Amino acid sequence: MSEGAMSIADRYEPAAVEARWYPEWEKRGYFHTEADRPGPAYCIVIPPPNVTGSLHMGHALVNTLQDIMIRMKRMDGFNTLWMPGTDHAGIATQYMVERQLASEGRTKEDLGRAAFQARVWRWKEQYGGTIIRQLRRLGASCDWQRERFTMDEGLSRAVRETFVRLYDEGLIYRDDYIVNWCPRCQTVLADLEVEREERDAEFVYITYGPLVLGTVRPETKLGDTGLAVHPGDARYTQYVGQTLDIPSVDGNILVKVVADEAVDPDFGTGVIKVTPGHDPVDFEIGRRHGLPVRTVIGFDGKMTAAAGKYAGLDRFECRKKIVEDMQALGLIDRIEPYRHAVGLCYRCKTVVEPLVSKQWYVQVKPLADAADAAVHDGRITILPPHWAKVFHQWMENIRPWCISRQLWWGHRIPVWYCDADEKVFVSRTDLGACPSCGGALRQDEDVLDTWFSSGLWPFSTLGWPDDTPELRTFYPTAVLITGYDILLFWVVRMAMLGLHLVGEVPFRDVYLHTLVRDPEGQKMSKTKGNVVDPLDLLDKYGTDALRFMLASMVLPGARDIRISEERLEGARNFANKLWNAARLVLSNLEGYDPRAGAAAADSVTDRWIRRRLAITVAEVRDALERYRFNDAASVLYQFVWSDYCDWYLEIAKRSLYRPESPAARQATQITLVTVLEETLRLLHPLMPFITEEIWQRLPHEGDSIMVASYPTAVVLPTDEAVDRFVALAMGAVSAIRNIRGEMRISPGTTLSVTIRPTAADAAVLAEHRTLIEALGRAAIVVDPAATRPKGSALGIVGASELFVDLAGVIDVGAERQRLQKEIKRVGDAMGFTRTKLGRPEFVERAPADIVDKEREKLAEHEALHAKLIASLGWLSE
RNA sequence: AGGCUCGUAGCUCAGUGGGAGAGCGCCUCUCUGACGCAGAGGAGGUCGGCGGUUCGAAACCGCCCGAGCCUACCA
Repeated sequence: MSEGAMSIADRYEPAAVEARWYPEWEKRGYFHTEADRPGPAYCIVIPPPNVTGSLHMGHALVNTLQDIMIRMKRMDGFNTLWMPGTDHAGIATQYMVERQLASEGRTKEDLGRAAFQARVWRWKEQYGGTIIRQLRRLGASCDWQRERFTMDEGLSRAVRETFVRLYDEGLIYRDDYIVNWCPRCQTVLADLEVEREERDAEFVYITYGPLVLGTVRPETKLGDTGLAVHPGDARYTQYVGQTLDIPSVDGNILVKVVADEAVDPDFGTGVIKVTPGHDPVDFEIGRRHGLPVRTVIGFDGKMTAAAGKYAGLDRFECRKKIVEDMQALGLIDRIEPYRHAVGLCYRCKTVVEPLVSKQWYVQVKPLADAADAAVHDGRITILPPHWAKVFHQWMENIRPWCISRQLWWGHRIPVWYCDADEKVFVSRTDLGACPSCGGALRQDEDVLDTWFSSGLWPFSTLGWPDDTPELRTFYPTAVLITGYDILLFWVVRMAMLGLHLVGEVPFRDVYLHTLVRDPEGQKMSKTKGNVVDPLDLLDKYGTDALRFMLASMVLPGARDIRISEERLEGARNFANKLWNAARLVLSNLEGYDPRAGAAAADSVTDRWIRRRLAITVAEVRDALERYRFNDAASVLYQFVWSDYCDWYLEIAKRSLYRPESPAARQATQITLVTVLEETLRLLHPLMPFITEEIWQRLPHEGDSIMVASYPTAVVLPTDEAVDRFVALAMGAVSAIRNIRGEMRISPGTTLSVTIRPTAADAAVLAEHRTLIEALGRAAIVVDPAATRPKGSALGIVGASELFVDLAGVIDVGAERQRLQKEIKRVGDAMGFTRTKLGRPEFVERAPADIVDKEREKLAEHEALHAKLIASLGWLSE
């Protein structure tokens, strides 16, 4: 196996490795599972990306995290299912296809509903698979055989079932209510779909007969059906209940003055105009006081016939015009600059128009209460915990959910109207004729909010409403991993609907990751031009590097992560480091024999690296269980780079190149291979490709690292020999290197070193003399009776002293400086500890073990300090 | 308006009750038979400010300053 090893490239080349292994894994069926496979179930449903989407950094992150958990659990013997799929994304997709049509000079109306839908489906077949292909490049081990789409047959059935059930329970109803209307998208928007943005505006004070009031929307004056003041406002009590006949832009109008708590007497003049047709607050006031609704702005954003001479004008042009007209008529008292928040459509950023229209709603309050309770009592755990507060707040103040949308792409509302007998039918199946009169039926024109179907995702993808083996096995799912930005859109809906419809929470844990930003902390957006395409990064640095970088940056916290190519370079370098470590191992396997090696006793260095690995395994497992991806990554990084490469490989080279005996060489080979092999398994969930590639080249058991076992944490009994080795042998190497560095001596120079050990340290230092010589590049004499040679630098190892002979080379000034610095450092620490121990309250009240530790520390410092002072004196002679 | 989060080395960030850490950058030395995408050494911090709790605070509490996010019907 060594012949091949020599031909391995000295840099890790990800492209070929990734192209080879992913199809192989998929072909062998490693991603797929069945409900009846052995092992406890572990299921994650993917947050379904929009079919319109292509992979961005957010996807790269969320899917890397899911894949890490899935791969870890799969290796750990769980029956693991990662359910993939895409979302039809109503508005987004329709918008996309409409734009395509526009480029052909056509509108969706030209095509008609059926042809337009067919066109969208065609678009979906053509482009909808993009993101799914890209997820494969990420290494995502989804069960692609089970891929779903929110508008496929099964999920459509789940949607209808849900609608009918909720309707039958009286939780779905239709209402004339004021809604957020997007004049561009021609659809209603849920409150959550309206974005707020601060904008400068004019605050126009208008004279209403004897009263003056301020408004930012003078054009809605035409829809005024009343004026309102606060009930306790003494200035205006005389007008309450009166109907005023006042001059306006189009002759006189009649407005009733009402008293309502919603009015803030301290804002403006304390009087407001009530426009129930175009303002949510006014709508409520109007309902309370029986004021009529007058719609003066239409669904197209233009003034309606009810606006009289302004009919047909755009609402913003009308605003200008009406102010001019009022000014001419002397109806404007004054105009002040004003800054306030306007509502924008989350899709197209058009200013939303509040309008009264008939829409379908879900009364979600009872469902919200149940979901709220599930989080309170721990059936659902939200991480990081502070998001639970946001969740509760939302649930406590939840309002009816408007679910109808005036789109053509989506789940059409399963409601049919009979015009003959004015009956309404809600049905699981399509209805042809009126069940009561046999007359013609027409189906509701609207479709459902996209989130209505994605809210069913965790169970609809498992076969609900049927009682399938998948549903029984994999529901509730283990964890939902998603960004905090869709907590309220998506997570709350799944929690509510899952509990209500299936009777059990949809997921045990919700892990909300932070968002990905550019290196300056800016949100990535196409308009800013700061979008980083993960595919470019995958090409440039490799999938494993990107995954490792993302994992190392994400932790359950509040801070968004900033990706940068420098961080990515670090991850790529790490992959390369691992690659080269493997090259070293692979090229030194002549004579490798696991049985012969097993007979040989482990050396202390072998025991040391195994202990370090055992600790690393425990830490990585713990970190992943707690979704501390950054901890897992940094622990692995540290182990591979510092422990395995910097120390162990350097130590192992001695017995590889100049072995004391063939058995010692074989024992080292065994450790090299087995530790590396286990490390690869531990690292595999984070870096699937490189670990598989190396693992296949190493001596191993099994077909693939993907289906090998995940390393198990073991607690090893204490090993004093290892502890002494670390403190003395490794300590001596560090001390020599430290002096070399400080004295600026070339690494090529072999140093002459005398070690004067204490009685306790003598044997260990003598035992590891050659190792210290090799790693410290020194010729060493261990002599308990040694005297410090003239012109030498002093190093401290444990309680022993180490003299580096620098006669002729030494820079006495530099050495003296170094010593003085060291003395100061130790002295400061000593002083601090002494002061602490000198305070009676510390000794009396601190825990005994802490006090003991402080005493030991002080003793050590004092001894060291004395030694250093003596040494300085010697140097000055 | 309410709520949440953050302020630690030049930069990006870990650390949440017992003497400040990582990566990158910087400085010095090395071309050593896995790797220069490398090796060895080093410099650099009154942990935003002020109070409090504690034997002990970067960490816990309060206030202030600064940055950001979410939710909200102040026209």
